[in-house]
Amino acid sequence: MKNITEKIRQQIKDVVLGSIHKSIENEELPSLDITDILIEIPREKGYGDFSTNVAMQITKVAKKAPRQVAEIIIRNIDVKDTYIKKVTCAGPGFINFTLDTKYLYDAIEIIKEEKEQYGHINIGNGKKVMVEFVSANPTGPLHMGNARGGALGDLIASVLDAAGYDVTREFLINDAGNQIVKFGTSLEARYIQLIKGADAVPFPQDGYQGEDIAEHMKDFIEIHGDKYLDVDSEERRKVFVDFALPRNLGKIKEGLESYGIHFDVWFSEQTLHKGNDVAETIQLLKDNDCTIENEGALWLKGSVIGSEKDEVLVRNNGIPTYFAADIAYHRNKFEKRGFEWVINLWGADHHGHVARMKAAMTAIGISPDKLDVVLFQLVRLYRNGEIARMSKRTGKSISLMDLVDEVGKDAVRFFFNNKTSGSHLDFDLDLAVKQSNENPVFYVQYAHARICSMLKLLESEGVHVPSVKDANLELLDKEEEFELIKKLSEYPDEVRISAETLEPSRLTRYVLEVAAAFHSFYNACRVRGEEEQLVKARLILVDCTRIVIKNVLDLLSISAPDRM
RNA sequence: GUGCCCAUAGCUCAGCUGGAUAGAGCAACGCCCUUCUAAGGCGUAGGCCUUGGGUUCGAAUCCCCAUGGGCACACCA
Repeated sequence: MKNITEKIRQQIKDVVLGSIHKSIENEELPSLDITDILIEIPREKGYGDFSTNVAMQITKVAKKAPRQVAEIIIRNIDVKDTYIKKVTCAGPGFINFTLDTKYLYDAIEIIKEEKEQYGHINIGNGKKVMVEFVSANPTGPLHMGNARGGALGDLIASVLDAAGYDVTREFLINDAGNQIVKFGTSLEARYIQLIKGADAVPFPQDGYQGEDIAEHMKDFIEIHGDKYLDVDSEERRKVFVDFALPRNLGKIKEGLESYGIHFDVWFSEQTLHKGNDVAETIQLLKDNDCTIENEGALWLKGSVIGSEKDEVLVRNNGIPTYFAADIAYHRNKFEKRGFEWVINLWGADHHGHVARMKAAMTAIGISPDKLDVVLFQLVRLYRNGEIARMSKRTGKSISLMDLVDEVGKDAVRFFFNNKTSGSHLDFDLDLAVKQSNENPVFYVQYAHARICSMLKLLESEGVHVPSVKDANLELLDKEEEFELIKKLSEYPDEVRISAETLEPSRLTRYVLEVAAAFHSFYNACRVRGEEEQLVKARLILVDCTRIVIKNVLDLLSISAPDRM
């Protein structure tokens, strides 16, 4: 649970704040109030290892030019007992810090010590958080939206877990409401058509056209025959749904498992209706004077949700809307199950629902700050430079399973997490299957395989990765070695930022950088055949690289092959 | 019509709560395998950060306007 970058940041903060206070005492700076400062890693190596812009930020209250402020801070700074070796003033007033390379050797020790735990931090303090994602419509197969939401949601959950939260992954089964009714009428129509011919009954206009509907009924007929032809419509639709829905769910579960996603909870929407959740929530809204009756329906007042329009909660046929159920669902998450933080992943087409949902939460007395909705843009697939809609294999619209079959789980998970959730994602099917340097997944996996085969070869010659205390890490002093260690040392910080921003796509980019730093190192520095002490030190570095790449890929649920 | 998101190299994208000369990868071009995996490395070239205003010591980043894309506005979920 050690984070060297965090430690250094703290050191810099302490010495800078100390210096500012001292400068105030000296009356070199006027009295001013400052508690936190920004520490960043400069892009340019020439600017040192870390830098702060604090001098420019307090320039106004200090009533001095930024460079002048910076010089005062530097003059009064005390870097005793820190990693800081050199402090300089540069540019418009940046204060740059150059560190003793000892911090890099300490970083290596931490990696070797924590191994597969390296990168786990504790900013969550065991806080109970639910990540609800995919929650696909169970009336059909998983589509591209589910695929992206799945990859993203699972990674967010993994990151939060690594950041010290108590994470629950949840899938909401939408097994209530209109889409189930439509599912039933669609199944019913196909059932009759299959037995009595395509013209026997018209297919419902808004029904599900997919062939899977007919396939369910073909299988059903094989087992039960035509005995449901004479059964009451409502009753047999229920039978059909009860037959087909579990089959779909089974396929969804299977598909998600092969995609590397495992849910802790499969939550049935029906239980909200069957239990008291929906009724209680509606009553609560009524009690809070948030509702109004009109045209035989019950509405949530627009004023409550900051809208000009009221929203229907209970239809004039007495059936609650999805919105009502969703409010109840969120009340259930927080109040009945005690989650302190909930993250929902929704396709961008649901963005209009976010403000409504948060406002509704306020209306039932739950702070909307406890809910985060991560919206992700939808996906377009490309093949041969054109938008691809159909699966090569099945000829039907491309499902998650088709995608995984065509390009493999690793590529899919990598590609979907390589871009920020807010950006539209064009998925290049040709690129994803290419086993070449054009394909970033293979670049990373290759680095890992290269390391493993290297370690294996040396091992076969009796050279093993030593423990840190048996090696002299200070022999690692080449530029490429420093760059690699620096990259490795940043990993806990990457996890922290990913967790704080709920934007973990930076991790795929990070692991690419690690791989690149390793490949550079590999070309510049040999291990095998070097002098014994140097071999030891470099072996440790190589092993640390292996650990970090493996840890990131594990988080991403992408395999880290030993050889390729 | 109202609202939300997006616009950065030829292509796909980064750019953290405003900061130093705007960064990667791919594609292009030129080098590097008698030595641990060349699925690799090193280098070159490539930019009016969509237009126009504003705030600031300082803007790709914040605000407004325009343009061009995507999406949402149901007694659907």
